[in-house]
Amino acid sequence: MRLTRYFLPVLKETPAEAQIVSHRLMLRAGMIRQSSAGIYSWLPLGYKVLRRIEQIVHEEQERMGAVPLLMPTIQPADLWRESGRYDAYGPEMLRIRDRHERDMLYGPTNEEQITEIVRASVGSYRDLPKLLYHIQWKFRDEVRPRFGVMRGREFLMKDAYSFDVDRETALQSYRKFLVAYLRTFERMGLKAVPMRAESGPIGGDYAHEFLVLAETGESGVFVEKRMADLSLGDRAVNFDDPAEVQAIFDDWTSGYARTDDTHDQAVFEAEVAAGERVEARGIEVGHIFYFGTKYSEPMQALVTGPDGERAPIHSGSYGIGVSRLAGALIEASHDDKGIIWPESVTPFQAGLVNLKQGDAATDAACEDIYGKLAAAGLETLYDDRSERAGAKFATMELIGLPWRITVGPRGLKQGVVELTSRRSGESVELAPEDAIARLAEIYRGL
RNA sequence: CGGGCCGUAGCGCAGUCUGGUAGCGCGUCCGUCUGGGGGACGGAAGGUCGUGGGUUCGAGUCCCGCCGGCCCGACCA
Repeated sequence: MRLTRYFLPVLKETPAEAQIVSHRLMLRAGMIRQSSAGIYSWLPLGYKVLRRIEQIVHEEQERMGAVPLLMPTIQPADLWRESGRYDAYGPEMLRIRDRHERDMLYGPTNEEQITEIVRASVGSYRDLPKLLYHIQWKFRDEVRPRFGVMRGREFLMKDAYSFDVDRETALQSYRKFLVAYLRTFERMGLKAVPMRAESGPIGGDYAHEFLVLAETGESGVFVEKRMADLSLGDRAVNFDDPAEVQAIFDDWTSGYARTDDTHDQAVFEAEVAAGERVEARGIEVGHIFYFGTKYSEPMQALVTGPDGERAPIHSGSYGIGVSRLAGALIEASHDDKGIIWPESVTPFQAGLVNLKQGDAATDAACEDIYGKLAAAGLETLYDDRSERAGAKFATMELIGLPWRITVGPRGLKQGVVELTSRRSGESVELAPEDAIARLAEIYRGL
């Protein structure tokens, strides 16, 4: 993409309303603009990041065996009356009336909707298990939206739902999701720790939250050091092998890891040695629940078992805050110049800086490199503006592309361009072909 | 929902206490010079001062209502 054709309204100064770093940087880098409190437009750069995050979530959900579908944002109130939540949910639910005076609502979540779909078409235990998910906009009319997309009223969420015959198989599904989440967050370059959680208003008796450790996190977290250091790495997981999933699950839930909701200082001190106790802040990016028959019972989602008896389905729900992740990634990876995207979610794989726009040789070299990067499958943001070097560097650093190729007349005379890492700031001088090859290597497999 | 703060040019702000021709920086536009870290000079555009009412000869400034936004706390992906 040529910057002169793109839409990248960057800000030199920080808008007054933005308090935390991710919000400031998302505004300054031209990723988002506020529409009203807690509601944002995603500008091209932000939208690109959102889609990359979504893509990783999709891939990992499908890898674990969950099946994508898409449910509506607007739901009928009657569905929620069946579960009893229409009255229970309170003013956080945005209630709407259509022209026929029917009560509708903008979905804050989709348990009722998916339960309705499943009960209508599933009748036998042979039809189970089923793991279904979608990525859809939600609306929760928070009393106090804040921190940009980290805590918006409208937000994009991946929510998955599991349907099993009994508690034991439902917990197998639950463990699969926990393991899939580990993979998902690691792929984004995030360290997200599963922590025992309260189940909250969605209900249920088994729940974990995934917290990204960051100073600006909204929750206090208390973890055993080794839990925060665990990593799946390149380990392939066979999700169809319950024993393997169980083993990983056990590893990751073996130590003390809780948020301030469930933290118990006495237990923490009894179970964890003094030097191993980590007290930090965290951003909640995922939440998984097993809630049994909480919805299937009142909504009569039943299956006939091998014994011929009809019994309610056992379920869980599994959320990932997709739009929140865009903010969380920035909280976890930035410096005083701007964002530093991990390669896996960067909006462009490379930035190309032309130091002397209008100089025939430099322009030609940039065009050539730009074309070859595209041919190598790398999406590049080419800064072809007639700006001075400083301005171009500042923009690239602000928007956080992990790799930059700098092309100027001085280097070209020596037959080299500069390849710079955003993260380390280090540059190497290489022949253009070598720089392209180096980048292709870095992105191989991502 | 309790407590606090703020709405003045695209962005950041001053002016409000003490009423009297609406300003500064950045950005934007035009021109010239420049060209490896947000460059220099010259010129220009851009404002119903959130909104409605009131007081006054006169309101950005004082009074009242409303709308919007931000922060702290209690709640949530």
